[in-house]
Amino acid sequence: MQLSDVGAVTSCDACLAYELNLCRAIVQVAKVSSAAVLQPSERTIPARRLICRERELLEVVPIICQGWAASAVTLPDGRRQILSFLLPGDIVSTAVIFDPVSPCSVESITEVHYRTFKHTEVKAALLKHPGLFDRILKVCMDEKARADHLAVDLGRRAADERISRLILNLLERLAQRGLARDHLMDFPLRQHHIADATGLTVVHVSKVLSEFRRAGLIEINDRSLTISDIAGLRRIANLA
Amino acid sequence: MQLSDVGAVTSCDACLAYELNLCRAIVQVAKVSSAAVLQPSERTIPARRLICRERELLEVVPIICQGWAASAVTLPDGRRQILSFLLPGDIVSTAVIFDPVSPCSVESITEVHYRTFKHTEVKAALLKHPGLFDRILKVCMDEKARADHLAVDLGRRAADERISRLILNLLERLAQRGLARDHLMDFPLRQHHIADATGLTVVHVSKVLSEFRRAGLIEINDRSLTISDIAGLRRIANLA
DNA sequence: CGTGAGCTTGACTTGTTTCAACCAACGTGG
DNA sequence: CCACGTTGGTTGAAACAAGTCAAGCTCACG
Repeated sequence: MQLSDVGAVTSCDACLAYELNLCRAIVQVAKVSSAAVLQPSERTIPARRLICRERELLEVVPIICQGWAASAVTLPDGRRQILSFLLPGDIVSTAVIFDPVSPCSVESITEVHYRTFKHTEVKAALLKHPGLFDRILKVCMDEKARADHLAVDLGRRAADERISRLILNLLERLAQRGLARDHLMDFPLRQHHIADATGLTVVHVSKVLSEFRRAGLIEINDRSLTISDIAGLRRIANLA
Repeated sequence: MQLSDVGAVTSCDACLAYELNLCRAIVQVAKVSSAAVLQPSERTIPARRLICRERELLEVVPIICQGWAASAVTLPDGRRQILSFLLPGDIVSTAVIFDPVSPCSVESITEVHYRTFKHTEVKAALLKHPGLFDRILKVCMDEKARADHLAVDLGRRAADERISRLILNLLERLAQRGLARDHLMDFPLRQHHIADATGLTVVHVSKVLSEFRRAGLIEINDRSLTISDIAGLRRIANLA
């Protein structure tokens, strides 16, 4: 195997930076496999485009390398629920590796740079390296735990609690990837994203955010967000 | 391996009846392993008792054989969200196999008969029979899909929609296990269970259920529920 | 320069919660 | 056997959080 092949795969810096992620595991497979087994293809997509549609048949597993995306479910009458924001290093859904029909749509928020791996190839590679099953299971269970937390938030928390938790959660995930420092982070979300993620309306999100700003908790300028009073925000979020 | 060992494991009829379930997979392991590898222990617990506490360290994986249970998260101020109702054949959470700290509490609703498998033993058995990894992954991804649906329901659906979907969902799961016929099912849930599962208050649940009854959609007597107008209920549920 | 996407704000409506009272069924102990 | 507390369910009135509707603003973009 040539070094260039490893290079092609590992150039995904943000992916690699996030240790826990499956991406790293797949990169490892690529290292030990023959290059022919796992050929990622790279793609770039502008903001506000569909990466995949609900119920679409994917013969490919997408992994985000740069930019933000959202996975969401849309009901027939137009109501939408965002299930997760995908940050660099995130696999769109581990489920896609084993079931080619996508359970939800995925949409870019910023310009997104992502790679796709044919899932037949990923599966084959995993069979050759069964130690990776553990890792996928771990990622899958993390996804489950996150989904459960979302359910608790949506079922039992008030609007200000939900929004503050979303912000703090994003900060934490970005920090894990080395993409946020102190209390400053990129924040490309439109208010309608926040609304769809928290089960609220855009209007109400606007009101709550204004309230936060007025209370000196956060500042939002130019698509980035600063938390000015993290203790206050955590208090509102009821964080353990 | 003696037949009696198989007998001991497979006596869990309800488990076995539910094909998709991990329980069956584990039973298969038990069949091919030496009996010493996988010794289930059986327990019975009365209604309204804790099977396990949140954050508790479990050295054991519980699987429901008879009766209903609920897994839930409780916030410090007392708010509760039920994440799933556990029916016969359900494993409490696949996550417990790999991470001994329970992510949520589990509480019996009726009297519950369950088995516990030491998770070190389950893990060892799985390593011997790697074909089962696929199965666990499948169960784990099912759990994820169910959690996502819950999030959509809680985030974007109104009270009557949530409650009707819960009822129809339970009917379907019971039917898969051969525990419901026509539109009649056991229904041991108290209204506070429904409230905690749908993110509503007990009072509101009572009002919605009364409305359903008045509209001739359902009847509840003596801890069992009949759906009198399934088309009407599905219409309210906005089922695809 | 017009158009559309995104945000803000205010007035009003609605779904759900809160509070409270009350009833029925049930088990328990005197 | 009755008195009693507990658990579960119902109903109505009032309060409140969030939704809806609508107008107006900024800004980026073709």
